[in-house]
Amino acid sequence: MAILGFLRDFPLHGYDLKNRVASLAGHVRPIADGTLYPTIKKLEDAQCLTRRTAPGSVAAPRHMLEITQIGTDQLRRWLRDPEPGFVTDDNKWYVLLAFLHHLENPREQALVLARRREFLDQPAQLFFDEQGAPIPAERLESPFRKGLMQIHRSTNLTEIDWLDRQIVDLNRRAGFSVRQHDGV
Amino acid sequence: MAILGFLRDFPLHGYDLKNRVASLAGHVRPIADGTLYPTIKKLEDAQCLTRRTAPGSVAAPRHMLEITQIGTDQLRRWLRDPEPGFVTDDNKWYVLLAFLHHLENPREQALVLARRREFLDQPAQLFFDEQGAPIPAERLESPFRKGLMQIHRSTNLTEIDWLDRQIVDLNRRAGFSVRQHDGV
DNA sequence: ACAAGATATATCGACTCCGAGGTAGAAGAC
DNA sequence: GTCTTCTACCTCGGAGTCGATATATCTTGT
Repeated sequence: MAILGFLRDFPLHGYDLKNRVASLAGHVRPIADGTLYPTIKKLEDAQCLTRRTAPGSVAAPRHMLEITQIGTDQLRRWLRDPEPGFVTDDNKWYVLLAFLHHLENPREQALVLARRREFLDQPAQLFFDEQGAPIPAERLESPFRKGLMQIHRSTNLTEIDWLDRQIVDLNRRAGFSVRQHDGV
Repeated sequence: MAILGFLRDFPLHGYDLKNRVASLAGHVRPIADGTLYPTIKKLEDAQCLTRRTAPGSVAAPRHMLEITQIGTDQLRRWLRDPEPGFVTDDNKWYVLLAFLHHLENPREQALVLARRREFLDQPAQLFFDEQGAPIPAERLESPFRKGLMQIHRSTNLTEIDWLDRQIVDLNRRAGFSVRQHDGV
C-alpha cells in the first residue's frame, strides 16, 4: 500500500521508494531489498504500476515506476475498506493515514477515521491477576506497567481529540459539497 | 519474551497465556494458536519452562507451565540487552516495558529506558518532496499527514517526559542502594 | 588505466507467523 | 441420550519478510 501511495504522489524508482517507505514504517527501519523488489514485481504483474527504464542520474540505470489507473483503484479500495490490522496496529494505521488524502471523498475519509475512533474508544485492559480479573492502573506494582497505561491513555486522548476535530471538519465539507451538488 | 514474562509472575497454562499476550501485543489481537504452541514447545526444549499436566477446571486437561531458572536468566538477558526492534517498534517496546520490572536492578532498568529515550530524541522526518528534501509539517498539504506529525510529536513528548522522570528516579534509587551497600 | 565505493536492481534460502483444520474432554440444551 | 458449545492443545501448509549474495553502472581517487 505504501508503494502505491507514494507513487500516487509522483513517479519514483525502487531505491528511492525504499528510503521513503523506510522513514514511514515503524520508524526509520529500512524495508529489506528482498521484500521491496518482489513486491514491485507483484504489483507490476497485477498491472498496478508500469516500469520505464531510465538512465541513472548518478549510477546504474533506474526503473522509473508509475502508478496506473488499476493501481489507483486498488489503492483507493485498500484505503476505503482497510483490513482490521490497519485500524488496530499503530504502525500500520500511521501508514494508512499518510496516504488517506488519496481517498478524495471527504465522507469516505471521515468513515475511515471513525473506524479508528471506535477502536480507540475500547477501554484498554492490559493486565490481569491470577484469577483473570483486570487490575486497574493504580493497583499495579510495576512502575513500568503503570507508566505504560498512563502513556497509552494520554496518547489515546491526543489522537481521539484530533480524530474528532477532523471528522467534524470532513463531514462539514462533505455537507457543503452535497448542498452545492443539489443546487441548494 | 512475553510468554516468559507472564510466567515469571505466576504459572499459567497455554490457553490463559494466549489471552494475556493478546491483550498486550498490538492491542487485543489474539496470538494465533499456530504461533503460541510451537513457541511453548521451543521454550520447553530450551529448558526455559517446565510442563505439568493438570486436570482442566472446566474442560480438557491443561498443561500448567512454570518458568525455570534458565528461563528467568533468558528473560533477563532479553530485557537487559534488547534487540533494536524492541526499542524502535512501539508495539514491541510496550511489551518490553510490561516486563521490565523483572530486571530487578534499577541501574540496568534505567539503561534500557535511556536507549528508548535516545531513540525518541531523533527528529522525525517522515515526508520528502520530489527532490528528496524534507517537508516540514506546516508545508504538508494533506491534513492527515499534518495530523500524523502532530500526534507523533505530542505522544513522543509525553513519553520522553515520563522516561526522564523514571530515569532520574531509578538512578536515585540505584545510588541509595550503592551507598547502603558501601556502608555510607 | 584501474581500483574502490556509491548507486541500483534482483534472487535465493531460511525463518517466522498465521489461519485452517483436527483432536479431545466436559458442561449444558433439548 | 446425543448435540452443540466451550475449553484446551496441536500440526501443517502457505504467505510474507529478511539477510546474504550477486550483478551492473557510474564516479572519484591515484
